[in-house]
Order: sequence, then structure tokens, then C-alpha cells
Amino acid sequence: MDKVRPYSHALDRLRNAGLRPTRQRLALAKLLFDDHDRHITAEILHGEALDAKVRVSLATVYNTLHQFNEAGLLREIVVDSGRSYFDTNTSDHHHIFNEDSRELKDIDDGQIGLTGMPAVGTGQEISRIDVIVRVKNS
Amino acid sequence: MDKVRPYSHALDRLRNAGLRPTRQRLALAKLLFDDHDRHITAEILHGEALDAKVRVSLATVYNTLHQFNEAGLLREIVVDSGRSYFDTNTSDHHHIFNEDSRELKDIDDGQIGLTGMPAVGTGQEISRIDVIVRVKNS
DNA sequence: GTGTTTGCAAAGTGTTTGCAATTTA
DNA sequence: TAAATTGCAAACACTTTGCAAACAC
Repeated sequence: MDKVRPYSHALDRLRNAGLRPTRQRLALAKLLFDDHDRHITAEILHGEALDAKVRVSLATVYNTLHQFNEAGLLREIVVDSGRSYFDTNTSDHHHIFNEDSRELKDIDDGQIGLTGMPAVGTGQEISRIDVIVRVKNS
Repeated sequence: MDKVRPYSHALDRLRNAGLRPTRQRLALAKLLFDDHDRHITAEILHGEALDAKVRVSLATVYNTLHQFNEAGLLREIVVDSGRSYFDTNTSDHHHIFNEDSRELKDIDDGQIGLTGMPAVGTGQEISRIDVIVRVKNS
């Protein structure tokens, strides 16, 4: 029967990741993780922070997104040369990308499956397999 | 028993695409299509052109790559935010990307299969499904 | 000749960096 | 107070653009 406790939720995430819970990181974590399955760019998150009256620089947003990514709190998704997307859903799943609106969304789990295992060279390991369904408005 | 005729090969490609066979476009087409399954960036192609003593500006390389892409002679592949790759193999196939060397290669056809059809919203159509196997040196 | 293409240099976009000032533990 | 973090502005990598000169048909 736990009530949602956004503040300590974000705080715990940062603590577990070994990141100091600064004002900026707490605020960004709250914006990122209070809703599920967000796909966000640095500029958008920066805008949301400013809208929420959180003073934070764009440089810090970039730094924070990369720190969260390295800590496994986020997953960076490459779908668009020219901008980076970060997904708050870090579980194994695939994506659908609208090339017109540049909107990125998760694909329901099980909707798509992969068969066959690619051969990787020696001295190499698979870090991830991305499936991107690219759609456009018809 | 046709011998390879690189010049007219490139010329025919440009003609079929409705692109004027300028000196620059012919030279770039030759560099791109004389070998198979190339995965190239604008900077690399520009460098190869200069090595081959072809005078062409980087801006023209970018323009040409995009024109070839639109004409279906090339396929742009997004694997790396920050740079664009162009694949001379325009058939349906998937890719393996080495995140350390930033090298992009084709996956042998049939090596990987997809099951399931993603649901696309109304007013949308699938323009492509990309599978990217990301590997790193272990 | 007329419309297309090129090259240059400048501008643009998204991202990273260096470093002094601030904040955290 | 020692170490980590922040913000700013400058630097950065890659790409696009505007426009006059060169080229293709």
C-alpha cells in the first residue's frame, strides 16, 4: 500500500547508482522517472525543467543524461542522426519511430520477435540488438 | 560474358536515376558502386575522392549522397548519432555495428529473421524495419 | 542560351569541454 | 575543507545553405 513518494524514489535511484543527489539531478530524475516509458532528448528535458522552474543548464542536462545512461537508469537509443534519445525503460524491448514527427515509442513486448543468432567475430561480444520500426505518415 | 565497364555502369545508374552525369557524380558513383556492400560516410568518401585525384568539395559529396539516397541508389543507415552512413546495398537486410571501431557491416541474409508484425497507427505506414546488432570488443 | 550543378565560406544544429564558482558530504 | 558538481561560454563535429561561377544539354 505504498503511496507514491516521488522525492525519495528519485533519491533512492541516485543513491543506488552512486550519484550524489544534487538539486539538479533530483529534479531531472523526478521529471524522467515519475512517468513511465519516456523517450526524451536533452533539449526537451531541459525545456521541461525550465517549465518546472528548475534552474539547470543544458550542459548539466547532457552530463546527467550520460551519467544516468552509464548507471543503467536510462538507455540511449540511436534512431536519428543528429540527436540522441534516452529511454526510461531499460528492459529489453524494441522501438517504433515516426520519421515525420520524430516521435519514438516502445513496441509492446512480444509484438516482435527475433530468430537466428548473428555470428560475431572473435574478440567481440553483442552489446545489444536494436529493432527499429520506422514509420511515416501515409 | 560482359566485361566490367565501370564508366558506363556508373553512367547508366545516373541516367536511370534522372541525374545529370557530371564529372563529380560519375566519379563518386564509380567509387561507391565499383565494389559491393560499401558502408561509407561523407568524410570517408570525400577522402577517397581526393586520394583518387578527383576534385570535389565536401558539400557536393553531401549533396550527392542525399541525391543518390533519394534516387534509391543508396540507403542511409542510422547507427551513430553524429554521423550518417550510406549503404550501397539497397536490398532488405540487416546490420552489425562495432561501437568501438564504428564499422558497419551487412549481416548475411537469412542469418536473422523477424517474427510478428508491429501494429502501426492509422494514417501511418512502415517505411522500413532496421535490425542493428551492436557489438563491442571484449 | 537556359537551367542545373558546383564550390566556397558562412551559418546551423546538437553536443562536449575547460575552468572558476558553488555545492555536497 | 576536500572532492564532486555546476554553469557559462567557447569549442567541436558534422551537416546544410546562399550565391556566384562553371557546366550540361
